[in-house]
Amino acid sequence: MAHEPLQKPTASELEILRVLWTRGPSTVREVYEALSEQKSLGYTTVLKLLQIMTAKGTVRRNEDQRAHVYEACQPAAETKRQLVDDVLQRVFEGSASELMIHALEGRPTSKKELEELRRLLDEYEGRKP
Amino acid sequence: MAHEPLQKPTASELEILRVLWTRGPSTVREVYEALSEQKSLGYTTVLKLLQIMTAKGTVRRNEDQRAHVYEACQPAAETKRQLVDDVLQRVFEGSASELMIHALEGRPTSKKELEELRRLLDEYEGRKP
DNA sequence: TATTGTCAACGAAAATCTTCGTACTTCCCC
DNA sequence: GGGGAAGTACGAAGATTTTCGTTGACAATA
Repeated sequence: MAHEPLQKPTASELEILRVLWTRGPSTVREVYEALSEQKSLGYTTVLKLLQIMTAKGTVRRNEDQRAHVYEACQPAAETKRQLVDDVLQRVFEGSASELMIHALEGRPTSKKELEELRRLLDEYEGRKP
Repeated sequence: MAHEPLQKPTASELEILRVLWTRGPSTVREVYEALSEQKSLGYTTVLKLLQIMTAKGTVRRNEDQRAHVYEACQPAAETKRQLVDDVLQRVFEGSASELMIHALEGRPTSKKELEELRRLLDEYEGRKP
């Protein structure tokens, strides 16, 4: 019943994952309240989503308490990597620089951000010479 | 009836757009044959998709010939920018370097690719000092 | 112990996306 | 001018995703 080849989270699932990533293990109500600040949606909607995600193996839950506590199965970085890889393949044929071009064009990038990007390249290049 | 705030193309729509981007204006059959090389699907499936995309304003068609000729309304770069911006916001809270980190981690990046990335940064920085 | 509030489970409606069968039209050529 | 090949239009089935309403369990408390 375990799912090794995890599938890409849907848009709604991602919203929930982001809450779990920032809050850490959370109850339905906690996730619900975090999401409520951004958009209007029902409590049972969040509950159902978390139940579905549990079935898919995206999250796991601790049922010790009456209010179950959910947490992501994969570390955030892993899921993010998976998501970016998906667009990389589907939109840019695997070319990181193509992706980069369009990411930078998208909206004004601060000098600080550019420096950070440069630092990243240095770091990455240093790691795999 | 015109749609200014164009919506994000779906997965299937993107596959079709990619064919139109590389081939230029094409008939249903041409798109169908290009896609057939990657996956199995029916001719009318492609036709229907293109009809839907026409209704959405994603593509336009020339009906002069019996076999209508379709082409993307937006330039490829614009749609790509839109797609990458979408993940940038939904996954990385707008941080280009966060996106970059995970793009590089995804799969081995060649030295050539890294150089290209660095060149991009130089170019971009030079353009907006 | 009756009342009120919180919770999980379930099912199902609604919306969206994907896929194709069927029907009708047009064109070609034998 | 009849038959087949190639086209579009239409509708609809299936799959997936999103959203809740309702129900019944449990718990705190008045």
